[in-house]
Amino acid sequence: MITIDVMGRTPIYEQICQSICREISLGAYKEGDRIPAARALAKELGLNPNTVAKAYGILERDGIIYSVAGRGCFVAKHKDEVADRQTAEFSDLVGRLLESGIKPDKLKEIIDIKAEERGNT
Amino acid sequence: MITIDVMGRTPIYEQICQSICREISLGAYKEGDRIPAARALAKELGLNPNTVAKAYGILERDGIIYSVAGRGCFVAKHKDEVADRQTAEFSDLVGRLLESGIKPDKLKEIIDIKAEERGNT
Amino acid sequence: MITIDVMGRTPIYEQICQSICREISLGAYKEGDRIPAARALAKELGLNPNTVAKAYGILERDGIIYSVAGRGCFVAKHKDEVADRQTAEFSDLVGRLLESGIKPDKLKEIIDIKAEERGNT
Amino acid sequence: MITIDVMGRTPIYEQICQSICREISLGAYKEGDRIPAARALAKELGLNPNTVAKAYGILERDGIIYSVAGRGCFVAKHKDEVADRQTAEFSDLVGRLLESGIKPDKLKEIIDIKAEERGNT
DNA sequence: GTGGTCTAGACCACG
DNA sequence: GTGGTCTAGACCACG
Repeated sequence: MITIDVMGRTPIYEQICQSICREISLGAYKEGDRIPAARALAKELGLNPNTVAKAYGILERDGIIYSVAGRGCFVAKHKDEVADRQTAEFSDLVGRLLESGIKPDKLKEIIDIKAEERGNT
Repeated sequence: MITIDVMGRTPIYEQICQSICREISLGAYKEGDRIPAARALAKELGLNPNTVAKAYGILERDGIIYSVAGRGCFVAKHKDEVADRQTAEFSDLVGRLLESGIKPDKLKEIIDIKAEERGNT
Repeated sequence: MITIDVMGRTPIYEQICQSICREISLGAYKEGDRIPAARALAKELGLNPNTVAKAYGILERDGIIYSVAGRGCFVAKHKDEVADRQTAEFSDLVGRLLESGIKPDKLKEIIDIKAEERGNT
Repeated sequence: MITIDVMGRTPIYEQICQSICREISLGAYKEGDRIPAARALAKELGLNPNTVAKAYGILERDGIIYSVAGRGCFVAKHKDEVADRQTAEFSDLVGRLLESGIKPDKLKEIIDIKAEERGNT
C-alpha cells in the first residue's frame, strides 16, 4: 500500500520511488513483477500523472524497474539497486553526522529507540 | 572551516546552519562565543548577505544562537537544540528505513563501517 | 481582511503572521483550508512577494501552516500552535508587569474595560 | 537592582526605561529622588553610555524624570505616567488579542498562572 | 501557477 | 559596524 504525505519536504515523486522500493524490499513485488500502471496509480492516489511518470523514469534510470513499451513497467532482476538506493542516503548522512562529532553509539541508540517504537528487532 | 556545496539539493542557508551546528558540536564555538558576522561570512563564502542572514535567523529561531543588535550573534547556552537539530533528520530516516523492512542491525553495520573509515570509535 | 500598518515597530512579516493566525483563530480559515497564494497576497497588500514568503515560511516552521509545492499553503491540523503563538507575547508581558509590582487585579481590570469596549463577554 | 537581558528582542534602552519605571513603581525611587548618573549606570552595567543616555532622554520626554543640568536626573512628581507607560503596551496587546477572538477569561487565566508562579496575590 | 531559493542592494535601529 | 527588514527581480523544482 502506497501512502503519500503531502506535508513535509520530500517531493511526491521521491515518495513514490521510496514506496516502490519498499514494496520490492518487503517482497510485495518480486523480480519480473509488473508494477501498477503509472496512470492507474496516479488516479488511485489523486496525483498528477506527470508526477508518477517522473518517479517511474527515475526508478528506470536507477535500474530498479524497466519499462516495456505498450506493456508496462517491471521489477528488474537485481535487488542490490533497491538496497543501495535505500541505504545510500543513510550512509551519507551517517558520514556527515560522524564528521560533526556525533558518536556512533549515539546513532545506534536512536536506531534502538526507533526499532523499539515499532516493535522491531 | 565552512565549505558550501552549491550543487545538490540542500539549500545553502541550511548548509550554513549545519556548519555552525557542527562547529558548536565539535567545540570550536562554545557557549557565549561570537560567531562570524553575517556580512563577513557572506563575503568569505562569496554569498549574498541575505543568504547568511536567513541561516542566522533560523538558528536564532531554533534557539541555537542569539543576536545582539550592533554586536553580533552568539552561541546560546543549551547545546540540546544543536543535538536535536542534527539528529532529527537521522531519526526520521531511520524510521522510514525500518518501515521498509531494513533490519536495525543492517543500519548499525553501516554505522560501524563509516566509523571505521574515519578511525572513529 | 488583512490590514498592514507600515509604521510602528512590528515588522510587516510578523503582522502577516498574526493576521493569518487571527483568521484561523476566528474560524475564517479551518484545518486544511488553503490560505491566499503568497504572490497574490503580496499584490493585494502592495508588498514585495518576499515579505509574504517570509511570513509563510515562519508560519510553516511554527507548525501553523504547511506548504505543498505547486499547490499552495494550507492550515495545519493542530490549533494549539496558533493559541501558543498568540498568547506567548501576552504571557511574557504579564510576567514583566507582575515583576514591576503591578497587581494581577489591575491587569484583569484593564481586560474587563477592553472587553466591555468591544461588547465582548 | 537593574538587570539587562542581552538576548531577546527588547532593545537595551527600552529595558532600562522599564527598569527605572519598575523601581519607581515599587517605591525604590520616590518623587524627587535622584536616579543614578547615566555614565555611572552605563559603567555598572557594562553598557555604552549612549544607550543609557537614550533611555534617560525617553523617560524625560515621557514626563517620568526631569534632568537638571549639572546636577542629574530626578523622578518627576506624577506617578501616573509610570503606570500609564507600564500598562499602555498591555492594554494595546489585550485589544489585539480580543480582536483575534481570544476570550477575556483565557487571558485572566494566564494572569492567574503567572501570579501563582510568582507567589503573587 | 505555486512556493523555495538566491542575488543585489537599500535603509534602519541599535549601540 | 552589526543585524533586521524590505524591495526588486531572477531562476528553479514541483506538479
